[in-house]
Amino acid sequence: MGDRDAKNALFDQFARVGKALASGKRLELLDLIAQGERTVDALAKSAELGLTTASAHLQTLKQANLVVTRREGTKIFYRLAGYDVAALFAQLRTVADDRLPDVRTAREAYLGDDTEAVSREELLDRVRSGRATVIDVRPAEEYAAGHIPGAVSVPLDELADRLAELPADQEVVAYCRGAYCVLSHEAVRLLTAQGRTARRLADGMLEWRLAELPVAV
Amino acid sequence: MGDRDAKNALFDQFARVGKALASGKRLELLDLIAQGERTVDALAKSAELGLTTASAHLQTLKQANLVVTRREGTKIFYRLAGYDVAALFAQLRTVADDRLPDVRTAREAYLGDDTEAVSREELLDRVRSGRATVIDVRPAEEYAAGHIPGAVSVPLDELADRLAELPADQEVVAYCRGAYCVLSHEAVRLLTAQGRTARRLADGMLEWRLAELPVAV
DNA sequence: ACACTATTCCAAGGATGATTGGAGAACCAT
DNA sequence: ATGGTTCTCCAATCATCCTTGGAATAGTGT
Repeated sequence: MGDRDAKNALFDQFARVGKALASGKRLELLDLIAQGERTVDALAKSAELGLTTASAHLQTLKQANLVVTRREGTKIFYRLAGYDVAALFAQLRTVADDRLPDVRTAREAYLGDDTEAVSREELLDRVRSGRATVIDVRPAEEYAAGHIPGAVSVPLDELADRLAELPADQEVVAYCRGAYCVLSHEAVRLLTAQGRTARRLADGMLEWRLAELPVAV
Repeated sequence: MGDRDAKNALFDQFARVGKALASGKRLELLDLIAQGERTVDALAKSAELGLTTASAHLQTLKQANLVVTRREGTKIFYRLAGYDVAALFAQLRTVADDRLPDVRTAREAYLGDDTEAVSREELLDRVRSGRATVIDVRPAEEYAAGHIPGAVSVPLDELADRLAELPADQEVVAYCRGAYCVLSHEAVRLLTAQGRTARRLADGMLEWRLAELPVAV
């Protein structure tokens, strides 16, 4: 007890979680899984990975007990093991963003910096007073797995065709997965190009849940 | 913008932080660095690593901007880049402990489970009412870098020789680096073997700082 | 300038991880 | 049972990481 081998063993155990978080592909899978449970096939397609590659990464996450699986017929659904995992993931991204200048560069290259953001408080205030329409631009199944109360599902794919559903005289607030999800940025670009007043929630569903705000299903 | 390469680049940037946390040795170094700045040589000795190995791991942490360096003569001191890093580190350990049964096993093998813990609140209560003597059993330089107000420095090495300094009729509360530091456990064992009433703080200085409790220097 | 200390850089070995295709396992439908 | 679907396991290749000794660098003291 108290010896070097035991100490190494303990820290190597901690490192299992670190190793699980040590690949961009796995972090992307985790980001998707945090939105609700998904099958291997769906995850592989969303992350643009080969099926076996995705499966291998998911096994790594599973062996670190960051995700759990559920079988339904031939399909296997992966979901987060708990919200502590989402919190850890969010904190990792925050630390990376605060500490690594390259993250900011990569973020702006991916998301752009041409869209205006609103805070969670502003969104709540606007939706309460009926001054804004809140749209959830994630795929429909992610909306179904939980969304901001009062938000209407308009997946980004369908947004151009469904403009008529949105009141033209009201501001639109779009949101998606989280602070690093591109969907809300593209939605705002599309809407403003159509002459609408549109902004995006600064973060997204991940941070909403972590803030323990109400979630509708 | 919004394309696959940019997305991969962004998540690979996040993964840089994950990679830095993907080695037990590096986590042990981080644990030491979180106690206050240390030289490469001191860190290598504490973690029982070769000098070049320790230097290489420290470079990895530095390139992830989790630690920063300061030169003083020929010596180079490493310290945490910020408390967000300590928070991330603590959360990683918490998730590992909550999710991985092997962590609990490894923890008990390393620390034992034969010593009684007190919470931070109990410690504060006891030290305020003068019902307990609080001792910091970390090495003297870590005490010097910041400690719990009212605690007296009694490094574990010196504890056996300095028993006389501790009032025999009062409970002793020992603390050290954090929830996974063995020093306070060994201190409590030594004290109880000498017939003293001794307990340990459930976690340690790392969590104390994260809770933003007052720190004396 | 020279010796000395503390640390990093470099190169090379072995170990571990990522990716892929193909085989195998679990389950469903007929 | 048979065939179809979904996913995991296995094996092989390639890339990356860990570790170590020896050389190089930066600074100090004489």
